[in-house]
Amino acid sequence: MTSAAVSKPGAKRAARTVSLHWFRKGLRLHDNPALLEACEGATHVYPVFILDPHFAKPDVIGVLRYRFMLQTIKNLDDNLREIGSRLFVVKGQPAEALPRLFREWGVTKLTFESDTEPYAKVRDRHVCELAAEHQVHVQIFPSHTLHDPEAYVARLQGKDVPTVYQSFVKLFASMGPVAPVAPTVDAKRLPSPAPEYLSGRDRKKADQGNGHAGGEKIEEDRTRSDDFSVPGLSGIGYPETDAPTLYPGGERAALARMQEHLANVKYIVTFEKPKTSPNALRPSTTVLSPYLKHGALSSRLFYHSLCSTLAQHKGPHTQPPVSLVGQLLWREFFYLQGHATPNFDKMVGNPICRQIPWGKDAELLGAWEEARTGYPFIDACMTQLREEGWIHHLARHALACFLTRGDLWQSWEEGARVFEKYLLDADWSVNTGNWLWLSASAFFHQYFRVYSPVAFGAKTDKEGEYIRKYLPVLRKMPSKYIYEPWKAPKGVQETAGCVVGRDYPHPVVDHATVSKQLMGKMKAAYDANKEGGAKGEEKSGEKKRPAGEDGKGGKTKKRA
DNA sequence: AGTCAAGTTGACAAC
DNA sequence: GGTTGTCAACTTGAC
Repeated sequence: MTSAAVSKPGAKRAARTVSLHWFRKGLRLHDNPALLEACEGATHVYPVFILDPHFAKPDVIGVLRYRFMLQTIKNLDDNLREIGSRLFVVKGQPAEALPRLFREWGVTKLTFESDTEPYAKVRDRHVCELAAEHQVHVQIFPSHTLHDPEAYVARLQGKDVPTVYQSFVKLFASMGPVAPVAPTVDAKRLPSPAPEYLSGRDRKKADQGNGHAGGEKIEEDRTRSDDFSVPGLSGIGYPETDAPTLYPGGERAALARMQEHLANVKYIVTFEKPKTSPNALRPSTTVLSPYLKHGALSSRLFYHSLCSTLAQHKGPHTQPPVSLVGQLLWREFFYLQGHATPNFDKMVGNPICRQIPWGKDAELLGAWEEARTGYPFIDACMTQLREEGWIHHLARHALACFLTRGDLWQSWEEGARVFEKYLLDADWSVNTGNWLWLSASAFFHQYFRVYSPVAFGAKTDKEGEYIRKYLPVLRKMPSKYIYEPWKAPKGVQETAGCVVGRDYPHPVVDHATVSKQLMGKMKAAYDANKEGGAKGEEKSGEKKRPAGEDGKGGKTKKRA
């Protein structure tokens, strides 16, 4: 690998391997089998991240979420530079950017981690075709989940993908051991890119790290290290923000956060999700989800680490679904569903989703999204979500139930879109699955169990400290009225400096009244779905299950 | 086929 | 304060 060879791409292609590793999720150096494969026998490896304009839209992906992602790839770049390489950040459509890079670098091998989301499936299929046209060999590894979703499907041998968690746990147990954690990519393993892409400092590291790119003399003026740098928010059309970074993005922060929790053995062995608090002032759960979503933390590393902590502990420990391993299995469960279910993120055409005639009221939806429903607990949860990018799982439950079947009768698709925008951990499969769940559209059916926007939060925060923190206007409201300020006598409201209707909204709906009404609507919708499901053909003799019995692109699927 | 227990985490009243 | 049963009401999976 001389610089001459680099300047004449393809000249001796057969004799050498130039790898392009495409980072999307899997933003890490540990447990990254696709990146290891890129290293295998390569003269150069080009680590690439593509900023796809499909995602870079502030009204689709909020600024905090995008900032977290940029921090994550910045840390990835830092970590790569530590070992004599770097990240190449490219703006554009992958289908345009990649062929250009193939030609420019004489790429012979493309590696990446498989992705089960719909947009990614289409994108990757197209990229594979383009790679073939460029004689680029493609290698894809499933390392985002504990097992490859396809492996579960194969294991099921045509049976439906389980829609019940406990059934999934059995399937998981039948899969055999989770693959071990792959060795972390280091300077010895990772061939550097062509030296002209490294700054003098990084080039020196590359020379020390391995022999692949060493010994070359490149003049400073040919250094191109600024061409592919990690941009700031403004560099991709986002506004800057001065919101504090509560959860810094990146593999380094991910591993530190995991280790911090693992060190607390008591916390690990006694963890019970339902007993954690949605309105604690400090998160009562691990907040590893943003890191797992981007793959800055490997789910397999977390899983194996948990298992070894539990094994070393001689006493009893909690179990799925409530334990920490149980949380990873929920993720796994929804990833499988998202992979196997057509139109998973839609009601229409989704075979596991009950068809429910949700209303369409921009006023109500806006009140919910903008934290002005008049229910302090709901508005506080939404405010924390918007300001910090993370809220507790049960806070998500309360918000989701309120928007859909509990109070506002708005579509879960709208709610899912809002969560996708604000959550640092916005994870398409998991988020969609939870909205299906909470709206009693799939997985969960006891629609008469409704979260009270007043009582639920009060169970774990009698004084309403959480509300006072996120809704300062209610800071001086007596605890007796903090969850229901409209019930406070006028004089109390005046004294507290928060007059309902002036300083804080009236409730948009009356929960007691409306939740009862909506239960009736849910019952009617359920009955209508039982009627034979597909509108039009009503063969009363056929299955009693609603439109489309299974979530798999299986055999006897009722069209969607 | 029919029955029954279970289902990640509801609210509320009664004890 | 913790547990239990009730509330109109659900579906799934196992047997």
